[in-house]
Amino acid sequence: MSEAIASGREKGALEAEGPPLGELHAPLRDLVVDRLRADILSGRYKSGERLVEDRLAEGFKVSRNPVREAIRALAAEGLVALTPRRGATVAGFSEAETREMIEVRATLEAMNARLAARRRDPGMIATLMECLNEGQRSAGAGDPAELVRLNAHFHDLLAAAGHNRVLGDLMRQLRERTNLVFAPRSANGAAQTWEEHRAILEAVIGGDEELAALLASRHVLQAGERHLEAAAAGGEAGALASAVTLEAAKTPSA
Amino acid sequence: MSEAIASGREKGALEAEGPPLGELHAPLRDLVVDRLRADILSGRYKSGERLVEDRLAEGFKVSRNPVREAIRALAAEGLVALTPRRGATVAGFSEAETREMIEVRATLEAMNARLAARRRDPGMIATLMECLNEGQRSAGAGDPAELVRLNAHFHDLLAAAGHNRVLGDLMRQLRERTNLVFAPRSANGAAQTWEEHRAILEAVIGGDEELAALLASRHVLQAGERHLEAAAAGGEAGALASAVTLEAAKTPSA
DNA sequence: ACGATCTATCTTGTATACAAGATTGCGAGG
DNA sequence: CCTCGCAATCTTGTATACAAGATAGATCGT
Repeated sequence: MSEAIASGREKGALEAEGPPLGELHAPLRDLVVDRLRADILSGRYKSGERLVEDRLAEGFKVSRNPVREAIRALAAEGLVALTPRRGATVAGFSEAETREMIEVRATLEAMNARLAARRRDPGMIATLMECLNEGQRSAGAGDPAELVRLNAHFHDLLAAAGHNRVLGDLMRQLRERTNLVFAPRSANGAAQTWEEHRAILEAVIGGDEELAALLASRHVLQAGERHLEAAAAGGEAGALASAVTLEAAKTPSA
Repeated sequence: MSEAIASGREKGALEAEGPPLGELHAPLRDLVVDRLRADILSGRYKSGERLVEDRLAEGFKVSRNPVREAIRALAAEGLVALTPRRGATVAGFSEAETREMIEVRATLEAMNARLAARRRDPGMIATLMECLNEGQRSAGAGDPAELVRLNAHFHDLLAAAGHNRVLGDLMRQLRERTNLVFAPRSANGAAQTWEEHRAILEAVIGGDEELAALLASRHVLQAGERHLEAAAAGGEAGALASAVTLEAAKTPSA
């Protein structure tokens, strides 16, 4: 994905660092995607609410085309549901679907924690420590939005520490979807959440793959339980089926 | 997602079965998506080849718009790579990325096999047996395309047996991406592949979650090894890092 | 002959237009 | 009073148009 730079020249000192410059000049569609996603995740649009292309286009002062493409992109991420000739709505998930997402997420987070523990990238770990401290500080008396942001950041960093982009992308998608479901009561048990983050990070630092995987998996499953119980206030909140994923085959990494 | 039907009426016998009828009348975009995906997966377009909207539109005898949206959809699936103002190309993956995909896929297939073994859905198992027999028959002397189709079918059925849609979707995506990478030598070791399928299915039927997960994981990793070795003919094909995922925490299912 | 610049062409990104499908509300008939 | 049918309106799906960015080739200078 990045061989274009090393083409004909032999100088080398001319190469610009940083990301491919062209990607900074974002198309309208991408701006719309970001705004829409933020609006959806922040709860500005409720689950099930219709997303009419014309209205949004007018709101953003662009034509329908970028909006249309943005909606399709968000549908691919799972945040928007499309119905053939009926248009788009903000995605809503049944309790069963939510459980499915959480189970998969738990498995993937476990795998990632295992990889992170295996690599023990020092730089990443340092950054993670910073994030952890900030998070635990905010856990006591922070505003919900900031907590959500820090939580996302921690998980993104942990994903980076796992050094598997494919895995990281999948985890982010699933995290956003579950966050969408749990948005209403998002500040649920922040203190415990960050205590679990700390434990996971310690296991990663210690290189204990098994423990890191176990803790990461539990972290997701327990948070899911908390939210599902809160959601179905008087209802039945059965245990999540854990198809998780400990005591790995110890095939060594590259 | 389906409460519109149970609205005012009390009859009940009027309800039509089967999928929402409207979904059968597919928009042009979806037709284009299917054709394009098939063309890409069949190797008709090679990795890295440019996908110019105008040409495709002319080829399909539609306007650029449906084509454009189809390309974006396939990009979301990971089969097409987009570069901001440069257009779309058929996705190509580095060896590292390929390994990442395979590792994740192995983990997910293991999880799914575990779930399938836990449920032991009799209907699904019957259908899987049929597919297995057909596959083993074709393994000896079938054409490559048919083998690919049967392989996809088996994995789809196994996914259905796991009863986790989210998981199934992710697995299908990853399978298609890896198939894209391995398309050139797709008929690699068909006999062994179907032998492994048989073993997995037996473990599922026996309700042996651990074994099913182990076999499914190995199935993916070994197939990956075979293909990677074949690809880097004289090169270094290191072992895939298995972040997999056996000996699960036995949290019971719903 | 080599290299740089400029131009012609190709492609994407965005906007606008139009047709067909879906929704809603109203009015006629029972 | 309720139901059915029709029509007006709203939305999506598709096509076309145009502007700006990217690419490649030709021209000119040395």
